[in-house]
Amino acid sequence: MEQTYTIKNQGEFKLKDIFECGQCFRWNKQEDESYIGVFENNVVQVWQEGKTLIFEGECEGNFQKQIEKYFDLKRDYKEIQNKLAKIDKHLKIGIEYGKGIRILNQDLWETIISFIISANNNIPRIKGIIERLSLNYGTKIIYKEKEYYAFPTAKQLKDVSIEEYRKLGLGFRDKRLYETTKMILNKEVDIDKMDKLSTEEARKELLKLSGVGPKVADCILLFSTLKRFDVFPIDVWVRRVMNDLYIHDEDETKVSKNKIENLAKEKFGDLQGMAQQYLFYWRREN
DNA sequence: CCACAGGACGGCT
DNA sequence: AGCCGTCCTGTG
Repeated sequence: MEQTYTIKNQGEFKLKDIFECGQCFRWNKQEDESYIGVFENNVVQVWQEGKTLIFEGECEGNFQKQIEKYFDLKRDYKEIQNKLAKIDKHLKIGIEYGKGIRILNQDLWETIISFIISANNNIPRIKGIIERLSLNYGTKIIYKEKEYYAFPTAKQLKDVSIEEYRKLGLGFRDKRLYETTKMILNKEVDIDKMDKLSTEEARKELLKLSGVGPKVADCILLFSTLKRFDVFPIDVWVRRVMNDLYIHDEDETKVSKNKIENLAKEKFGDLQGMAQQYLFYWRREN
């Protein structure tokens, strides 16, 4: 069912910041500057006209509720930004640059698989792989006469072989995807109960999955519906920006993960995940 | 053709 | 515990 939802006076919301800060892989910019993406079983097109935000999409159920949840609209980002901006000038600059960011509430299963694919990989290729996985195994959705595909469920991937993944361009991640799907289906790791766990416990569970290391686990905790801000995913860009701003080692690759983790915890506390996003996004784009 | 970019993992100290 | 080679593909 095609539905629309409009929000007026959303001055801080910026589509580019949301969709291009590295948290999601299924949103594509259109020629008219709108973005079209797929989440859950919805296809959504979103654009801005001044301070008005317009969401339009193919959606079963309550469209407004789903948009509010996915785009994290109920959270007071201004308050978070004010707290972080007080910490130092670097954060202040990062926040000024990426003030339109919202951290999406993405489906946990989809986030797990997406970030396993992200390992040792770049964004265009990750997007291509996820697109092909959805096209081959996901459920078709029609929006404005065009075909889109939902991210495949664990059940839909149940009988897919390692060889088939390899053909879709997964590379050495083929086996990891195969094994993790099995572990989730047989509840060796129960992702339905994960939101009840503490951040440390949930992280420990995620690390049991094949292809999930510390960085991928933290991305899942931050970018999925688990929505934990007390994590600090460290990739090469975060290492770079933390060294440039705070550590000043001549060789950033030699700075230990532990040192960065401790520094993040000490400086940013329970909001370290948000701080990571602003610093990461600012450093990547500048 | 080669160099490089991007995390997990397993084998080695 | 930390270090390092390997895994695969796209880009310059």
